Parts: sequence; structure tokens; C-alpha cells
Amino acid sequence: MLARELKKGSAELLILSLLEDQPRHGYDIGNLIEQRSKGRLKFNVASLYPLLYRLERRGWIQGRWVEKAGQRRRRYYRLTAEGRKVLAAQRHSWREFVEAINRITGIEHA
Amino acid sequence: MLARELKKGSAELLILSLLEDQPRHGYDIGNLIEQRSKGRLKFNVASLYPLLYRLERRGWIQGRWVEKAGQRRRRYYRLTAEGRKVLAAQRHSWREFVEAINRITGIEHA
DNA sequence: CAATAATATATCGCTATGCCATATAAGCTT
DNA sequence: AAGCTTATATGGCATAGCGATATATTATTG
Repeated sequence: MLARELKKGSAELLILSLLEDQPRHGYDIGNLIEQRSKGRLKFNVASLYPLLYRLERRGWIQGRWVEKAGQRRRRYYRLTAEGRKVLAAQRHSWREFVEAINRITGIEHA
Repeated sequence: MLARELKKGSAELLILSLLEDQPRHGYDIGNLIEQRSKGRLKFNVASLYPLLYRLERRGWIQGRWVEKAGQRRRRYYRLTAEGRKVLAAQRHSWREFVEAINRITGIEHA
């Protein structure tokens, strides 16, 4: 796992990004983060689920329970219009952040 | 200021980087971070000073008081050999972190 | 068919980072 | 003398993420 503290504050951006194209449930989101980062990034459920509730409370995502035969119930979240705006802003913020750190630490962007 | 939480865990890398080429004192470090990030990144002294003490306690940096006529006393920190190793590791870790986030959020590295 | 693993959600108590506010002290400017 | 800048110091707070534990359903495997 990557530097423990570095990832703080990145979970929101990750979740919003993953919900951009399709609704997903929490467990799926957790796995996708792990897989797509090749195991380098991972969030504990005790972070993920409460964060999803927070995002929903803020109106950035909207969840609904889906029950299918032969499956545990799942709560699927979709991005709201407001969430889409926040995602755009956070993407921008992320880019600026990386640029700032790179400039100070002397890391050239490849 | 950039997303409040995003910057958590980045201060160590910034400080170690700024001490790479020359010893600096805390106040200087704080200003450099602000200037070089064009005001986008800023750390409060209540974060910076305790962090410097922590880094020194870990043996990554070494401080010494410098008193000059016509100047407030300053504590200059230099990077230790151990600190240099940690800096290299943290730079690597940072790069991987950025790569991971970019891959998941669909941000291409420019 | 019983044990185990994987899927899926939920939450308590803890740790760590950074901040606001406040403090001290010295030098510079007006 | 007052106020600004430089420079370090710290108590109490807010917040994100984690370890551990819990519940419940479905799948696998010996």
C-alpha cells in the first residue's frame, strides 16, 4: 500500500469518477479502486460506506436499494447533476494540486 | 486554497524536497511552499513546526540554532543521509499515487 | 452437508494530519 | 509609540481513514 496519509482526501474524487458513467454499489467501488490501482490504493469499508452516506447527504450522489434473486441486496449510487459539477471542480483541483507538489518537489510531469 | 483534505500527508515530501539542496529554517520553508505553489498550497505554522520536530526526532533532518546580529534566531534544518533515502522513497510513492489516481479518475497525465 | 470463502453493508473507537487561535520575542517602518 | 514583518511555540479542535467486529446472503469445496 502507498503512503498511508497521502491518500487522504482523494476518496471523494475517486468515488465520483467511478460513478460518472454508470451507477455502482459500494462494494463494487471498493474493488474497482483496488483493481484499477493495481492494488496500490485501497479503502477500508469503514471509510467507504460512511463517505457514500456523506456524499448522498450532500446531494452529490443518489442511492437506491436493488434486490435481485440469488443476490445480496445492494445499494446502487448514481451521480446527480450537482455531483457532476463537483466532480469537474475536484478534477480541476486535483490537477492543480499535483502541479503544485510537482513544482515544489522538482518532479517533472512525464 | 486547494481542497483542504487533499494536501494531508504531502507536507513531509515538500519539506524534505526543499531541504534537499540547502539547509533552511521553518519560516522559510512555509513561505517557499506558498510562493512556489503560486499561493495554492499553504501550511499553517501549527502544522509546520511540529512536523519539523517530528522529522528531526525520526532522524530524517537535523536542526541547529543560528543567531545572527540584526536577526531573530532561526533554526536551520538540513537533510540527513537517512532523510535522503526517505525522500527518494516518498518521491517514488508520490509518483505511484498520482498515477493510480489518474488511472481511476480518467485523468491523462499531460 | 458442514465448513469456509466471497459478497455486501454497517459502525465503534482510535490515530494522524492539519488548522484556528493565541503567545512570545525581535527587528523594521512610519 | 504603533504597527508590520519575521520567527518560533503550542493547546484544543475538526476530519479522514483504519482495525476490529458484526450481520446476512450466496457460492464452493471437501
